Amino acid sequence: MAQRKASEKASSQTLKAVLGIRELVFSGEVSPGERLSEVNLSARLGLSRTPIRAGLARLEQEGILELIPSGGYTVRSFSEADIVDAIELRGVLEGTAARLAAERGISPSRLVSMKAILAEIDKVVSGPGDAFDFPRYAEMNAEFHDLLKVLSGSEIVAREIDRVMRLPFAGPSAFLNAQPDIPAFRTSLVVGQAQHRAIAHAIEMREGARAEAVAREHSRLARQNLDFVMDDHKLMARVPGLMLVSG
Amino acid sequence: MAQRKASEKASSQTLKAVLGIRELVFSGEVSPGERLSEVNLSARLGLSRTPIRAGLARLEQEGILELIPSGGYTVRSFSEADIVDAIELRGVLEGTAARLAAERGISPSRLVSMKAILAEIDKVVSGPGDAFDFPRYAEMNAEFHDLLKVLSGSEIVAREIDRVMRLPFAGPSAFLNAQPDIPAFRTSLVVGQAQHRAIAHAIEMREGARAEAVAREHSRLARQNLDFVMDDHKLMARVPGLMLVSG
DNA sequence: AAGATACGGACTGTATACAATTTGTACCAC
DNA sequence: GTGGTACAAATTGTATACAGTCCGTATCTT
Repeated sequence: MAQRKASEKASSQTLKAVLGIRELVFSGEVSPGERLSEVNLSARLGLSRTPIRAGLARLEQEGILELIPSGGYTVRSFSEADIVDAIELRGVLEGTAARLAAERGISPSRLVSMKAILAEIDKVVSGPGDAFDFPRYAEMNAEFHDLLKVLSGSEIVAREIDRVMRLPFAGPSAFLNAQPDIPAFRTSLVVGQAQHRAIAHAIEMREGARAEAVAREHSRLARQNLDFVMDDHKLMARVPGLMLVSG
Repeated sequence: MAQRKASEKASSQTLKAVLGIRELVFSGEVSPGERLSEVNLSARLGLSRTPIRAGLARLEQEGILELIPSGGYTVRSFSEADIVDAIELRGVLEGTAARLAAERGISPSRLVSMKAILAEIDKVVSGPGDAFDFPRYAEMNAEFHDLLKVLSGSEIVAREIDRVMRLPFAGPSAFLNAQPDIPAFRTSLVVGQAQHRAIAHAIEMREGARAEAVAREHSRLARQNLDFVMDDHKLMARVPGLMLVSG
């Protein structure tokens, strides 16, 4: 997967630090509120303090760490309200991307790309019910949302979308792995794909308001899934980063 | 002015580096596209390389620097389209803040604060025309927008608003110092204040859609001012950070 | 003369040493 | 027993030294 963001440092050690600390945080090996000692991380990740420090500073900017006034960092703890807000924000920003794409128009080749992605998702969604290819769906879904971001035509908007999506529980595919065998969830994928098509059609027809409204509503599927998952602690563990949620 | 953001490092040297480099960039002492050498900055700001490095990394995250694949940073050059998008984005985010405030409700004490600020702005706007207190207007205008951000009730939304506002030309008071003696500009302040009141009223009445729409439209004043200023190079120089605009 | 290659300088990335501040603990006074 | 103070350990902030990489230049070869 072309997961690596362009803004990631190419530098090997610093990159290892960022990835390593992220992993420690999202896997739950370090708890929310816990203080992260540089020497400790240094030992655990096999790096010197310098790249660790760079990584910490960066992850603080990303919003998953909090800096202590007296120095050092702690793991930020997210409330359920924070996740709701992050999803809401993603909806707003993707809505803006869709509206801008519609208002300013997109190139024919990109329209073709978009339709190709939609066709691929259709194949997965309308396939045989018992052999549902979840990874494939997640992949194509991510690609649709990636393309939508690009279609905005705005570097600045795209960058903010990237930022919000870096919070793992805010992404469009955050809850995909949580509930593969629940019928209601399967249905929501069909609804989601219908919304994808509506967004695409609105962009093609230059209907900015519709594109924005549908894209925003589309994000509510994630919130719906969130509500569902939060009722079942066993499901929560399957959503990456959802263990950061506390008070 | 309570300008210092909470997320600013308290550390003295690193803070000096961030502020110093920002100043170099926005004052135009270093040109867009120019490579920033760590040793050079080190000498110019009288700091060692370590805090310089931390500052550079941070300013890259903020979006005013770009990192070179082979290493090092350059000053990012913004197009006029970028500024338009940044203003648009601020409108979208402040619109969201206003809508959330309306939908979720705000405390009576904050409602009082908001009305107090509006009254202060009224005093300035409806004062004697020849002795217009621009700094005071800028101060209270900033306070209104700051409060709006807080009223969203969402840490996550507030943080993103802060981010966008850190681009100096995207802020609500960016163009205030550019054109103090132009009649049309004076008028726009009256219109802006009317929009402030409409936003406040919509929030009080729990009219989310109206609050969002007006707040979004409110940002268009900045775009209007941008168009005006861009026609006059002498005015451009008076807007902080607007010299970063090139291709 | 033109191109390629090797060398040199400059710069960034990383590690480590040092200094200053903070935090935890133990002991003492009341 | 409680509060405070002083000391010690640990941790962060900063500086500097070292290593590796990239870029430009000059020389050599064809």
